[in-house]
Amino acid sequence: MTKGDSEYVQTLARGLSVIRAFGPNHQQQTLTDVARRANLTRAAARRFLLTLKRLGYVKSDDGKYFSLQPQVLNLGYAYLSSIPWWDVAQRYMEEVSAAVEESCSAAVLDGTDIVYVARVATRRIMTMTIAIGSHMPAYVTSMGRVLLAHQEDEWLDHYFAATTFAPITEKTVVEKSALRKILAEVKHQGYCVIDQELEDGVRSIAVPLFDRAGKCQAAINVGTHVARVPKAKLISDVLPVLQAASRKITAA
Amino acid sequence: MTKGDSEYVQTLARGLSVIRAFGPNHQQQTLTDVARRANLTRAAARRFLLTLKRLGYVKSDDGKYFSLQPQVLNLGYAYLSSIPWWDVAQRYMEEVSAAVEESCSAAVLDGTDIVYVARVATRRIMTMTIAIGSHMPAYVTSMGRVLLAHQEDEWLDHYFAATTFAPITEKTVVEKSALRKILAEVKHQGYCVIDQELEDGVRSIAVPLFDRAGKCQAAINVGTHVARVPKAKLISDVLPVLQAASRKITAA
DNA sequence: GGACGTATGTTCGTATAACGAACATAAGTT
DNA sequence: AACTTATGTTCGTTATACGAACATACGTCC
Repeated sequence: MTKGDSEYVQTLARGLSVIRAFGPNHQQQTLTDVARRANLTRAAARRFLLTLKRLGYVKSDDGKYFSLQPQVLNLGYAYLSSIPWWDVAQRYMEEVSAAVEESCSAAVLDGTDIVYVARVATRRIMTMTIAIGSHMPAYVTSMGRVLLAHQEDEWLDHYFAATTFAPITEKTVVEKSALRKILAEVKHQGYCVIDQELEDGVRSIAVPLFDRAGKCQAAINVGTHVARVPKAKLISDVLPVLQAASRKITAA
Repeated sequence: MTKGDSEYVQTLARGLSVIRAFGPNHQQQTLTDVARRANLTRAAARRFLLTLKRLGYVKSDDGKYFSLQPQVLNLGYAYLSSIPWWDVAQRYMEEVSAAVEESCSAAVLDGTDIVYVARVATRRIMTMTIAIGSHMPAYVTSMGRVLLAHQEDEWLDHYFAATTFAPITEKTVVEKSALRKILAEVKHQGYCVIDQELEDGVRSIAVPLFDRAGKCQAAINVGTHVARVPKAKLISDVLPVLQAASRKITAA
């Protein structure tokens, strides 16, 4: 066993793949389903499922179908509660939301996606349901573009080399050089407005959330519908509120 | 090795305890911290941390401090996205929130606690930050009491035998027979109003969310401040909206 | 600079934990 | 009844994971 491998516990990795085998179209599954999706033998999948059941992460009423239990949320919550700025960000985001009467969210990068880590929702803007834990591609969201804009050049080169940019609406910018130009602008102006590139009718503005060392650790945004708030008003009225909130969160 | 033990993968259990070792006061920890909190040897903790790092769940910039990564949220999100009624509940809860102009949440039982699985927050009511994944003791929340009220008698006997009911505010009901009486009333009337038992000034009303088989699978609530909504108005104006939403979610 | 305390990194012999093939059984469908 | 698809169980095997012990690093204190 090589040095690299002796530091890797494949039983843990396999066990976690069992949790990941569940999802929207796989709410409850048979043992054989899980084994297939997690690429395990049936016997191994069975042992993992029974272990997770003993630990309270999985249940099986009839012995045939398995489903995840709410205790799995505690694993994710361990991450949320370990974000140092999470509680204070929530408070200032509530102020933002109240001031501008729109939804306010915070997200961090997770690979090539953003993942929502905080949210104050006034009303639904998008058709998809957004909650803490939801993922969206970074290149097509205002928070994602802010986060991308503040990545190291080397990381960005790798990102652009490895990512396929598919159009989602008629307005989605997918050309790499155009995207790079946008990111440079975002970096320079300190905010990003995105207009109906992820979904028709949806417009949002985001700013970076820096830590005390000046590193961009998250982004916060306000999302609205194009019928409600013109782009110019987003910049003139919403941006100052968002920037003020970001500074307060950093300072807290 | 006995039969029971051969179905239990202790390496997975131990690996998960590493994730659980992180939290609000343990945002970043040394290897030795994690080993201590997870009750592992340093060598084992190190292998698990390096494995979780390889999988993207943990990071360590300086090789000394470890912290959780947003990818951990995906584990919790696997549970949320596997709740069959989650998306449709979110939509109707948004309607409730818009109609009554207060926050609306959904929760399920997780041991003796409730855990929030959906939330539409209009404004802050409580001092503590509530998000998906947040826990609260069931006995002292409206949703918790609804969920307790619909548990099997045997389970309830066990619950009352095993739980200590500490007062949190001056109004917290902690006497077991009084609590049992309240639960019986909640079951009978089909809703629960709770008044400042978890926190001064906080009042909420909750109803059960049944599945199609008539089993109580969650509870939804509206929370408000005592200064804003009298109890009688909660019952006369908010309850019908909440009950209608619950029926629609069940029927969807 | 040395002593001390607290941390991480590494090795490797060991044991047992986990493995999976193979078989038995169960349930549903045709 | 035959077939398909599923779970339950066993147990010989092995390689995975273990942890004690040692080396090294870093920070603090004197």
